Amino acid sequence: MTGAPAIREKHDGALADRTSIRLWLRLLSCTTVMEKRIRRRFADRYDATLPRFDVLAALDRAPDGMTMGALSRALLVSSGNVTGVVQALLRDGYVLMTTSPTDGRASIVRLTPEGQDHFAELSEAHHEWIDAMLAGMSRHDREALYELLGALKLSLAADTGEEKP
Amino acid sequence: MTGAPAIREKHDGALADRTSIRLWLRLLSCTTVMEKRIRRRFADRYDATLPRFDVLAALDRAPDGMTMGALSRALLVSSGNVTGVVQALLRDGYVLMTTSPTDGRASIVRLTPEGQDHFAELSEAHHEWIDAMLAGMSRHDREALYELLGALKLSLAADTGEEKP
DNA sequence: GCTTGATATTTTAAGCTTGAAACTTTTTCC
DNA sequence: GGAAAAAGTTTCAAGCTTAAAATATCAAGC
Repeated sequence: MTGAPAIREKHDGALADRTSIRLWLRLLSCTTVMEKRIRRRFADRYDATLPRFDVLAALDRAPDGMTMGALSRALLVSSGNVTGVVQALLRDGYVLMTTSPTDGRASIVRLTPEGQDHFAELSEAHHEWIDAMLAGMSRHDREALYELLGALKLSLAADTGEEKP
Repeated sequence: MTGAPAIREKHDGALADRTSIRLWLRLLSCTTVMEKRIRRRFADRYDATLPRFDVLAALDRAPDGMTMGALSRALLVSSGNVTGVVQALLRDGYVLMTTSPTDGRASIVRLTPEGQDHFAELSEAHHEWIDAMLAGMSRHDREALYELLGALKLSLAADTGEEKP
């Protein structure tokens, strides 16, 4: 599979162009700006954090609750991490935690009604912020960007990090 | 400037489409995957971290050194944060810190020769990793993605976070 | 039934990140 | 020259993140 082989210099293995690095830096910059902005607004206006929002969002999609392990896999974070975030949500009364009736090792986490309300509020604000941040792009450009990010996703999936054979 | 005004529902101000949210989630996903991969490889193969690499990169561009404040502004992180990262680099012998001769409040941080060598090694690996991760995209697509991210950058700059007037 | 290994979770140590408070030095303004 | 304000930096508390070690439970095989 050789869609577009990287063009290399004759010397020392450095790529001839800086396209990739510039692209990565711009991608990182855009994401960082958006993420910091969302984080800041959550903190300032709702006394909330992005990781807690992520957990609430995952639980909102699972009315019957999720195990800690399922949460960890869904959010792509370590299980130890989930433990801390869920404990904070427990203190705030936004989630309930029960031991699974079928597996004594597993805990099942569930939104409380307060958690549902809280998430609904956060979610609406979050949606509006994203819309506003992207409002300066035409729908055509947004869709084109979405598609190209799909191509990037594929490229990332193809890169295994192995040394060249 | 009205490239393509957002299409809104008649009711409750919610946008009619989910283009923006889907785009944001995909953007975040791609960046997170790349960032975690780089972070992991730095840790596994070089006993380094991404924040330290960022500081080294900024200092590498400033042969005469930078103040802590300049570093903080260049990297878009808090000054307290820079303090911690620079202290770690000091312990490793990669940077030197001196009080500014013209301003007793300011510290000037500079790479040591070891720091320069270390950064050169990290930088080359970093470059190769990025190239490999993006190698699955055609040059045309990479450039198109770069341009669209430029449009996103502009859109972000236009969003002030103010309430609608 | 009991041992062995696998699985689910928590704990711990180390590091990054921020915002606010504290400290030092410089600048400004009488 | 001296007081007050401003600026550069560090310290501190709180929270997120990970990997690795420790706990507890389940499952398989004998």
